[in-house]
Amino acid sequence: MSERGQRMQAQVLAVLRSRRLPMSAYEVLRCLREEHPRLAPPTIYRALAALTERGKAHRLESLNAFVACQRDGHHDASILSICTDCGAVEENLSTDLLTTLSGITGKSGFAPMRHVIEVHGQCGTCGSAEGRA
Amino acid sequence: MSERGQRMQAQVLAVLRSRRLPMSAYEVLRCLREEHPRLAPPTIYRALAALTERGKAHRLESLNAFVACQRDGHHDASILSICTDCGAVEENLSTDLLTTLSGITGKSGFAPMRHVIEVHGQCGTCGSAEGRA
DNA sequence: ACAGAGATGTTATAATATAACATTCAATAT
DNA sequence: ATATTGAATGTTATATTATAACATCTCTGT
Repeated sequence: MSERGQRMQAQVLAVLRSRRLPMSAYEVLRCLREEHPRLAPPTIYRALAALTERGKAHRLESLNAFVACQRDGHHDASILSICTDCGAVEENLSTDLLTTLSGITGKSGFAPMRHVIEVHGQCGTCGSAEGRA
Repeated sequence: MSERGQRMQAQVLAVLRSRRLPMSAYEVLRCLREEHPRLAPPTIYRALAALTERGKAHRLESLNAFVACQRDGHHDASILSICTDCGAVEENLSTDLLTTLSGITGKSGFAPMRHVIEVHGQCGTCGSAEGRA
């Protein structure tokens, strides 16, 4: 992996971290085009793939979007809670849940390799705000 | 909901059931175009949305594809196991897992409304086949 | 310096999804 | 009967997401 590629990944990650909300690949692209006017989608998708692979960012499959990892260093699957009101994403980890899930899917001999766990709902902040309204 | 719309949904569901594998909206569209040459994407997407809403089909968020429901009548979230070798999807239900998941995400006051649980791996059949190879 | 391998840039296009508006249909009030 | 109206559907066009294919660059070892 060359210096330039790492720089691209770092820049994409910086953009993701600068926002609390999930961003589509094209939103990241629009941000970085201010600095690199000729940037093209494959560059962004490659950086995002590398970051996702390294656990520095996560892909939200149900939104076709990406967020920076909030629990740097873990290598398990995350549980991603997505607020349908404000869009904020919270990340949780649970080895127990993954074990339970593997037990359920494994009954038929299925061997899990990758878990996608996303929960849509209302975050605590939006819930409280609504309660007061 | 008019008669014609129900007929469209029934035809889409029949196509999904006629295959054991997930299909993209456009694959469904290609199948139905043999019979309805002027069929357009919004019609398919609307039928798929209605079927998904009614629990007759499920959307695989991590594949942008759809399958017919294998456990007709349930209203809980499904656990969908997707074989990375043969593409087959297995559907499991677990109220316990959903309760655990709600407990984890709810610690911060998050109120879950919709769960997306998809597991990629190797199904029992493909695992056995590989073992014999 | 040069060759080879792998990463990156670039062009083009494929695949997925929906906005916006026109049309049809069925129910019902007159 | 027929005009009205509201919802579902059909239709056109386009937006959004993603990747194939190939050119170029950069690093490494000799």
